[in-house]
Amino acid sequence: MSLEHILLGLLQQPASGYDLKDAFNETVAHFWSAELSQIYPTLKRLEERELLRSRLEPSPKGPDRRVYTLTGEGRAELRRWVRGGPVVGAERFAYLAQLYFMSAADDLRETRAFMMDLRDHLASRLAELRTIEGKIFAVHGDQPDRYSDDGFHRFATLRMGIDSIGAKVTWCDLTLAAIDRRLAPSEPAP
Amino acid sequence: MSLEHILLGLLQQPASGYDLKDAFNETVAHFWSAELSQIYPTLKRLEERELLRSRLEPSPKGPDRRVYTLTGEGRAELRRWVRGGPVVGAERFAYLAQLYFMSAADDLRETRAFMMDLRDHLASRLAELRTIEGKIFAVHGDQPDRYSDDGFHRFATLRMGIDSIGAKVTWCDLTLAAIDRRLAPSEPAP
DNA sequence: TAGGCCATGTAATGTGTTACATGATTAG
DNA sequence: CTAATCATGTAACACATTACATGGCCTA
Repeated sequence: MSLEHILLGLLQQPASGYDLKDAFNETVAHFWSAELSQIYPTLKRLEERELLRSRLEPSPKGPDRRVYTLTGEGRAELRRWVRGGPVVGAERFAYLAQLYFMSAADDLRETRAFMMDLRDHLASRLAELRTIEGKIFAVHGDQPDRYSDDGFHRFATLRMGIDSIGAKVTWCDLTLAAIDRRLAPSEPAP
Repeated sequence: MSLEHILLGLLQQPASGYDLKDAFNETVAHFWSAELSQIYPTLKRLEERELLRSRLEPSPKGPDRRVYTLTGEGRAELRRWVRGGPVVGAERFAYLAQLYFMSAADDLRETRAFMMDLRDHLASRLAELRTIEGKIFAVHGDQPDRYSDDGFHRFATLRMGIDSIGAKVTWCDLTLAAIDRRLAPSEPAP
């Protein structure tokens, strides 16, 4: 399961479930997400399997925190996972399914509205990723060849997001242009 | 649920569960997939809700076929779905998660092997999509502006697949080049 | 006659979301 | 005082995969 391995990956430093939820949002949010209600039982299971260990710590605010630490076995399992070759699953894009059947709406202006909406979504996600990229450049410079191994890998995943969403935004624009040609009245003969 | 709506969309012509599995592979496979064991109960549920109706038909080979047909309500529900604005969920890419934590493998040659493997996967999916595109061009010509509305929408989804996977393949190549620069011995001073 | 395709389905399990439940501390 | 944030968890439900079960027909 990917979530289990992602939690192992994030636990290079000890952290609580609550911390990990934040770490999710700050680091892997653009290719994975998880709710607290899923994180807590998953951590418990990982501890039962002795890939993690936990201790209770008093918290300055709120109830005690259960802080998890990676065990040797946990580190080994993370290693196995990353070395196991790419896990390529069948990705699901609900919005493409909608577009595929959009002629059922029987009005191309519906498609136009749909594509504008989609473009907005994608463009704002792209902007977020570019902001993260800007921050990385500001801190580590704009030459990834000089990054640490850790930084290099993280930058590479970010880059894939930027490139592939960038391609999708361009596709939205081209598709919108094609829709407008279809909607325009045909050229009158001279 | 997307699967329900996709089944409604595919049922422009009456079909059995078995047929629909094939239709999946032939049409929407690059952005959605489903197993027969999921399709059968879903069709049953849609019939209970009167979005579909079914009748048993003798089959030339094998057991009787349960053939489903779209009802008026089913058609209306499909329409509602496509008109409801793009459903953009958080997409999950397990292989990006692996890459993100790949420095845990402690050997950049592992990353290299991983990226080669990934590139192969993506390139072969891209090739499949281009083959489909070639077939469409052969039948309907290479000017999508002249396609029927139906054909236009279908071509647009195909195009997104080609563009976004194309961008990913390019990203693989650039990342592999960067890895090779890192692996190469540093240039000796003159 | 063995294996593949046609054809339907159930059961068990895995994975993920939403809603619910509880309660302390702190900033406005 | 009210809302947000900190902090943990359970329960119900939704969605998807894998394995199991059955059996006829056709081709190599």
